[in-house]
Amino acid sequence: MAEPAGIVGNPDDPPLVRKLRQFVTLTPGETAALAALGQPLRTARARTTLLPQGQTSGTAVLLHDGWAIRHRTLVDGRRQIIDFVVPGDLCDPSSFMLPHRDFAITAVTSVRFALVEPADVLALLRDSTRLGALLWWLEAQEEYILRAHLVAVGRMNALERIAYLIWELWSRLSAVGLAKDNSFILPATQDLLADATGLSHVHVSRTLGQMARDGLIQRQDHHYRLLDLQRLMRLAQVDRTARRPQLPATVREHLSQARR
Amino acid sequence: MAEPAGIVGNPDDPPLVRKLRQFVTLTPGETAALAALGQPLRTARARTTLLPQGQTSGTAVLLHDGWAIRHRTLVDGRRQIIDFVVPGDLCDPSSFMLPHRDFAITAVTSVRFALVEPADVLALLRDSTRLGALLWWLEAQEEYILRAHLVAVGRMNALERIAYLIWELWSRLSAVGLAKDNSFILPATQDLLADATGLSHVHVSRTLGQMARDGLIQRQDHHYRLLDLQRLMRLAQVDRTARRPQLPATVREHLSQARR
DNA sequence: CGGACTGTTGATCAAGGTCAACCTCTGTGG
DNA sequence: CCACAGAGGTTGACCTTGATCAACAGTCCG
Repeated sequence: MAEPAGIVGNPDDPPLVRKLRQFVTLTPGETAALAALGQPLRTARARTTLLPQGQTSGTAVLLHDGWAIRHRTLVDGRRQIIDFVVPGDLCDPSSFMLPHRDFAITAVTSVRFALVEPADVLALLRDSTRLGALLWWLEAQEEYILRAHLVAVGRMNALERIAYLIWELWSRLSAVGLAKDNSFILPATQDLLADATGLSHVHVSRTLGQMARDGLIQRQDHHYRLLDLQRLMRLAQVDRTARRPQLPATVREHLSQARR
Repeated sequence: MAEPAGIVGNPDDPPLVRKLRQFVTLTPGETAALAALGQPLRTARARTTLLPQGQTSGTAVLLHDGWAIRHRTLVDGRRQIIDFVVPGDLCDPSSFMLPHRDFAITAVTSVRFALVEPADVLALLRDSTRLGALLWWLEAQEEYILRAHLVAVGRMNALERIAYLIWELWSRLSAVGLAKDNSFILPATQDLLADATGLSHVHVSRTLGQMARDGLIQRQDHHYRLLDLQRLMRLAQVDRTARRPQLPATVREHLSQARR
């Protein structure tokens, strides 16, 4: 089967299943349980808020299609984007572990998604420690991205932050087969990039222009192409500690021993 | 028993057990399993690196006593503190879910701690979905703190960031009984506060001075007292979505049904 | 006594924010 | 078919926040 690197399995499977299958063989029961999480499928238009901030309920969102953001808005309107949500992201499995949601989830493009209730995930945990470990692993990846984001926003300048953001998104999309040939579609306004990086939209515009003039990237509309991946990664200080997700051997062993 | 609010149980129990007992009743078996995680107890002097950055192993740290930081250092020496680690923190249970550690753990004071091996935690997960859910909940809290930290660093000014940091630390220490009467000991140099907030140590000094002059806080050496908690929380934009940790009812129910 | 470490304060500087003008593109209603 | 409005983006002018550099003071410790 000729598939994009790392992508295995039936394209009719929901993106979460396809994502996990890259790393582990799922039993039919597990596949069914995961697929059931994604029902019923809902749709929303761009800019719709899927889940508001400050709500007490613990519903999570499983994104099938499109882009969304997790963000927090301060009382005076300043906004920080926590991260971007792309297809296959369960966003976030642990949210119902806390009494209040401290952020909102908003669609960037039109999206297809499912609402996941706490009981569904808790039942999954109770019935399969294997799936529990996998969900935990997804959670660990999310936290990993969050840490890198914090480092970028806290200690990097505008050029480095934007280089990092572009690399991160390219890298995440590559991992699910949504980036071809060093280029990808980033359906976010510069306003959104600003809120993600902690900059102003004006400065994002200037910096992107600079990057294009320097031959780092090329862009038209929302299509970005990475012209010099090495330099981009050096700018973003991406090293061997920041790579495509990978299931550690110890966890792989554990999964093969666990009851299914 | 007259105990500080929220603190229950035998002071001889390891701090992780005491922390969890605030929220759930542990069986003797669970207590023993958790206590076993904390063995053997090691000690390290201030400024010692407990676990370096970039290592491939997945060992985690369970802190019993003292303060530590999780931080990432860039190639040119710029450093971002991810968060502070206080007694009872399992830091972090998910680290062995990723192939490389992207941050270092360094003692701030002299510390007592245990190294936790992946196999130990994975065995815990396999044997008790209850403990698995609790560990996941701790993880969710960690991520919650991380998100708030990102918002502060990305979208708040120096005064607000430092107000937030002080509130966060006070609030976490209160939750484990280490802050009495609106005051606490913060054994961090201003250099560390700078690396946590993404500021320079000079500006941290100025801002802390300002806060003291404004009657927000009082400090001598590393002893901080919050003089106007309301104003501090307003500055830090701490609202009902940012409160003392709490186990949601759905999770509590789940735990009571799960096999022990 | 001298040096290292921490914190404070002043002087100067620069990265990036703010404000504003303007341009293009797209959709809309007369 | 055109006028207009609104969103997104770019660029210039100016300003503010906080960084940098430097001097100095207090404390601890060999």
